[in-house]
Amino acid sequence: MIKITLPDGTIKEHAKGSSPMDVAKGISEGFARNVISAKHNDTIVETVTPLTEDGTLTLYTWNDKEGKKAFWHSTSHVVAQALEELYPGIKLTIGPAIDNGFYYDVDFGDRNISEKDFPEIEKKAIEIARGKHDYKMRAVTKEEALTTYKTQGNEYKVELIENLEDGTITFCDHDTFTDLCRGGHIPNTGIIKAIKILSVAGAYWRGNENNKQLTRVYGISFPKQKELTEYLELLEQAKQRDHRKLGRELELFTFSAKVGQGLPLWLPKGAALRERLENFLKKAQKKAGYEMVVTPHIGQKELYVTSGHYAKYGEDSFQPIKTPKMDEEFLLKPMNCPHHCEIYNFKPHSYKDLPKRFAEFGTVYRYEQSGELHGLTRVRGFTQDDAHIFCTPDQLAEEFKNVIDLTLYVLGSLGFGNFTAQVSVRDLDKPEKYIGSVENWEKAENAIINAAKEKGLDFVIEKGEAAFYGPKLDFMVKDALGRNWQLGTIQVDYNLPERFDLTYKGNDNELHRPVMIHRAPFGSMERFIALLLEHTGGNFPLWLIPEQAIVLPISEKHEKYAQKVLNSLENHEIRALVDKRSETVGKKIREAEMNKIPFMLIVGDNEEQENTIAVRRHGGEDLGSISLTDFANLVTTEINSTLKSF
RNA sequence: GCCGAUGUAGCUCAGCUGGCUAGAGCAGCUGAUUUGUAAUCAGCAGGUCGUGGGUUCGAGUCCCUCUAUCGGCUCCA
Repeated sequence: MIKITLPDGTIKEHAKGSSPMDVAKGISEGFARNVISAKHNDTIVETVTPLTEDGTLTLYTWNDKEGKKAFWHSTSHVVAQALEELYPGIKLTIGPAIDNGFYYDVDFGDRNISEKDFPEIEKKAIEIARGKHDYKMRAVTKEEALTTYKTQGNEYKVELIENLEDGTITFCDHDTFTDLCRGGHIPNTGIIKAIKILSVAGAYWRGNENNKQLTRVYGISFPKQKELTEYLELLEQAKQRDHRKLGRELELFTFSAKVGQGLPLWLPKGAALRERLENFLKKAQKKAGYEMVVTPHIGQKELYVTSGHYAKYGEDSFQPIKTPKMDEEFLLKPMNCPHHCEIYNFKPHSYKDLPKRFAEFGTVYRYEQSGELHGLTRVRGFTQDDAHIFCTPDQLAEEFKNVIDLTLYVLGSLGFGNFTAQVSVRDLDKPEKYIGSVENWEKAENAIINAAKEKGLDFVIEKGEAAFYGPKLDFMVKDALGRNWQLGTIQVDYNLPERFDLTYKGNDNELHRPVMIHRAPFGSMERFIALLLEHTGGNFPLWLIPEQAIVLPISEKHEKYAQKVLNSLENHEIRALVDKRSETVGKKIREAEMNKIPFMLIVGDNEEQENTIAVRRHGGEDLGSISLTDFANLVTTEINSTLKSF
C-alpha cells in the first residue's frame, strides 16, 4: 500500500501501482470524469501513471491552469498528427502549451501554410480527436529514440534527443502517431471537442536567429464548442481595447508614413493628457527629493563610446550626425544616463551632498527593427520619465526601496494592480553580453533582490533579462491580448560611475565611487499611455481624461445658459465643452457616450429655470438635476478618492 | 531583420471566377428641423483602389518590386 496525501491534507491508502485516476475515482466517480491531469510530488504525471511511492497528489481538471496546460499540450499532438497526415514529409520539432493554447513548430520544407489551410487542418484534427485515442507513454532507450528519428530524417528531434540523458527518454503514442515527449497528457483525445488554428508565424529553431526559421502553428482547443465561441468573442472584445484603435478614435495620437515609422505624433488631447501625467509624477518626485534637469537631444559619439553604449548598439542605431567640421560626429540620444553622469560631474561632490537625484522627461531615439514596431508600445522616438540617483553604497538599499515605493504609487494611482514584478538578472552562461566586474554584478543583483524582498514584493527572477550594464527590477503589465510589456524599471549600476569616473569625497577625505540607480516609474510616456488605454478601454480616471464633462443644450434657446454653465465649470477647473449643434439630445448623448466623456450635463427649460444641470454619467446612470456647486463637489470628491498624494 | 497576412473615401467595409463613368453606412459640408437621456430628414461633396513595374484588347481584381500596417520570431540600452 502507498499513502497518497491530497491537497486538503487528507491521506488515502491505495494499492501500490494505483494511478491518479484510481485515486480520483476513490474520491468520486463524477470528479474522476473531470480529472485530466495530475501532479505527484512536484512531477506532472499521466492520469494512468502507476504510483509506486507515498506522496502528495494534486488532481487537475479543465478549470485548473495545469489542467488546461495538459489539455492544450495534448491537443498539439493531435494537430501534429493532422499536419503529418495532410502534409507528408514535414518535420515536427516541439509543441508545447502556452498561456492561451499551444503551438507546434514545424519544418514544412518548401511548402507554405497559410490561413486558407486552417479549416482543413482543424477538420482533420477534430476527426482524429473524435477517435478517443488513449495517450500512452512509453520509455525508450536513447539509441532507439535516435534511430527512430534518424530514419525519419528529422534532424531537429535528433538534436533534442542528443541532449537528453539515456534512461529519461519517453515517447507518447496515440492512434498511429508517436512523438518524443516528457509527458503531461489528458487521458484520451476524445475530451477535445473544439480545435481552432489561430495563426501561423515564423519562429527560429531553438529561438536562435542564426538557425533555420520554422513555421509555428498556433492553436487553441476546448472541451466544449461553446467555450471556443466564447473565447473567440473575447478576442473580438480585446480588439475594441486596442490602444491603436482608441488612440485614433479619441484623437490622442497618430502616425504618419511621411514622418517615419515608429515616430508618434501627439494630437492636442494626447499632448494634454501626457502633460497631466507628467505633472502628476513631477509632484511626487518633488516630494521624493528629485531635481529636474534638462539635457540636449544629441551628444557626441565619444559620450556613448565612454558609456559603452556605442560598442553595444552603435551599429544598430540611428547613424551619427555629421557636421561641416570633419571628424565631428553626434548621435541622437538613445538614453539619458550619460548626460546625467556629466551633470553629476559638473562639480566635485561630498558624501554630504548625496544622494543626488536628477530627473528629466527625456526624449530618446532608438532604431528598433522594423518588424518590432508596435503602436505606441514599441516606437523609435519616445520620452522616458527618467531619473538617475547617485548615492553612496550605504545609501543604495534605502534609495532603491524608496524608488519601489514611488513606482508602486504610480502604478496604484493609475489602477495597475495586476503587474508582475520581475528581477532581471544576468545569464551566467553568456558573460560576453555584459560589462563590468562579476563582483559588482553580484552586489547589484543582491541589492535588488534584497530590496524587493524587504518591500514584500511578490517577484519572479528572469535570467538573461538584465541590461548590459546592470540588473533591473521591472514592472510588467499585460495588454488587452495578454502580452506582457515592461513599464516601470529600476536598475542598479556600478558600471557607468566607473566609466565616467564619478566620485565623491568621503568623511575619510578619500575619493569614492558613487552607485547609480536608473529608474523610470512609467517606463516611457508612450508605452504607459498605450497600456493605460488598453486597461481602461479609454475610460481614463477622471483627473486624467481629456474632457471631463460635456454640456448638452436641448435646443438653440438653451445655448446661452449652456455657455453660462460652461463658464462656471471652467471656474471650477472642470474640463468641459458644449455641443451646440442642432442635433437631437439623443444624438448628442450617443456621441458623448462614444467619446467616453464621463459626465453629460443636459440643460433645458427646467434646468435653466432652477439653475441646475441634469447629470448623466457615462454608461447611462442618471444623477438627476443638481446645482453646479454640487456637481463640482462630486467631481472633486471623485478625483480625490482616486488620486492620493505621494 | 526574418516568416505569414493585409492595404479600396477621414472611419468601418462591399466590389463574384479581370469587362460600362468604383459602391454603402458613419463622419464632413449645405439646407430644413428646435429636439428631454445611445443615431431627425434631404441634398452635396469626397477615392490617381498603398507605390512602381509587368501580363492582357481591357487590371481595384492576376504576377513581381518597394512601402506601410497586422500576427508571430529575433531584438529591446
